[in-house]
Order: sequence, then structure tokens, then C-alpha cells
Amino acid sequence: MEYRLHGRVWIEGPEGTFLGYGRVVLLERIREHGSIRAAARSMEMSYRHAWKLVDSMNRQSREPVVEKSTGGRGGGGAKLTESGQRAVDCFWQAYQDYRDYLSNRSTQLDL
Amino acid sequence: MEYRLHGRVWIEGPEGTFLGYGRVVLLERIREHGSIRAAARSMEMSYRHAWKLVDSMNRQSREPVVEKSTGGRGGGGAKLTESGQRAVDCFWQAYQDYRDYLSNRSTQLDL
DNA sequence: ATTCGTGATTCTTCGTAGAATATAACGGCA
DNA sequence: TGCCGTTATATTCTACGAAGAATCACGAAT
Repeated sequence: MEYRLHGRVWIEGPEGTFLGYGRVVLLERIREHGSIRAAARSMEMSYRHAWKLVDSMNRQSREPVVEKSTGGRGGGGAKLTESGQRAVDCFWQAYQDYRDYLSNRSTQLDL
Repeated sequence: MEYRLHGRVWIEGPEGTFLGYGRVVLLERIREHGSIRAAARSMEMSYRHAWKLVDSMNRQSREPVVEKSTGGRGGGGAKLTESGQRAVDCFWQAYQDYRDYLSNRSTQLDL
């Protein structure tokens, strides 16, 4: 098995990429850490970049995937919405299916 | 159908990417034009880049995908080998199959 | 020997995506 | 009212890959 099929997938929305691997991991980290900043830090991503991704996802989703709050004791935070969790689940399902496909198709390469 | 599954595929070899969309198009252009330079020019790719891709493919393939000749009247050239043509065919086959998969899987997204 | 357009290779320049930095604005709470 | 850590946003800096330029090698035909 010297040659293998590799690939990437993402879900495209009205403005381009809506959900991809990195974006979904970010959503999960937000759920775990309770803020965009901490989530970004935990995966060594710049806050600026993380904020843009969240903004992009929220703009393309019917209902927001992340609810953000500013100010307050401790300085606000962010939380994954139910809709966001469903998006995460949907992506992982497609992602796993995709990996299975690549794995199977790899065995059929005649080189 | 607001959301769609998009993706990219390539065939991975010993040193990383072996065949991808751009690489295969390059091989076809080499077959059509008879030289790396003309092929690169025809697809607005720098010769330098094209040369690197051909080198990478040749190094990872059992038998060369492109035979190059230097010097001579007209200055040599390059031609796609039989092995190279088989590689091209193999990739397009996987690529088409891949597109079908994405298209079908797109309809099953529940968002 | 000269010519010609290619392959092969090195060095320099440049565009840009991302990181880093900076600074408001926010709003509960003590 | 001041403090705190976050969100929000603009600006600057930087690292890196691609592009471009510049050479040299090549060898068959004339």
C-alpha cells in the first residue's frame, strides 16, 4: 500500500467555508472553556483569527452557533448554542463518513 | 440546498503529495505541448514551479512519469511516458468518483 | 563552430496570510 | 466609581512561499 488517497472536506455556506475541521474544533473548545480567548489559546490560535472564524460561522448560520457576551465580572465570555452543537455533530458525522470513503477508495487505486 | 459539501483530494506517495488536480493537468499539458516550459506557460504557472512538480512526481513514481531531454535542435523537451499516462487516468478516475461522492453526500447534510 | 530553445539551478524580490500589538468598549461587582 | 477580563476592531510586523530574473548546461542541426 504505497499510495493512498488523502483529502479535506468542509461544508460550504453562502459566504464560502462554513464548517471545517479547525472551525469545529474551535467550537468544541469554546464549549469547554467558555470563551473565545481561552479556546483560541488552548489550540494555539490567535484570538483575532478565532474571532473571525466565529463571526463567519455566526453570519452564515440561521441561528448563531456561539453566543457572546461582553463585560461583567470576569469580562463576559462565549458559549456554544444548541444550534452550534448540532452543527458540530453534523460535521463530525460527515467527516467520519468521509474518512471511511477515502480509506476504502484508497485500496482501489491501481498504480 | 443552502449548504454543500466541498473537498479536495490527492494521492499521497512516499514524500507527500504525488498526484493532485494541478499536477495531473500539468502532465496533460506536457503531453500536449512537448515541453515543461510550454506546458507551464499554457496554464500560467511559473516554469520553476512546474519543474519542481515534475521532479517530485518522477522521484515518487516507480518509473518516471515524464521523460526529459536537454539540448538538441529546438532545445530538447519533455514527454509524458506510458506510466505517466496511466497515472493520469488513475487520478481522473478517482477524482470523478470523488466528485460523485461529495455530490451525493451533500444531500444528506441535516443542518 | 554557431545557433537555438529547452532543461537545470541559484539568487533576489514581492505579495500576502497570519501573528503580534494596541486600544476601545463593555458591564457586573465590590 | 474603579477594577477586571472579556469582546471588538484597527494597525503594524513578520515569516514564508511563490514569482521573477539571471545563468549555465545541453546537444542536434546547420
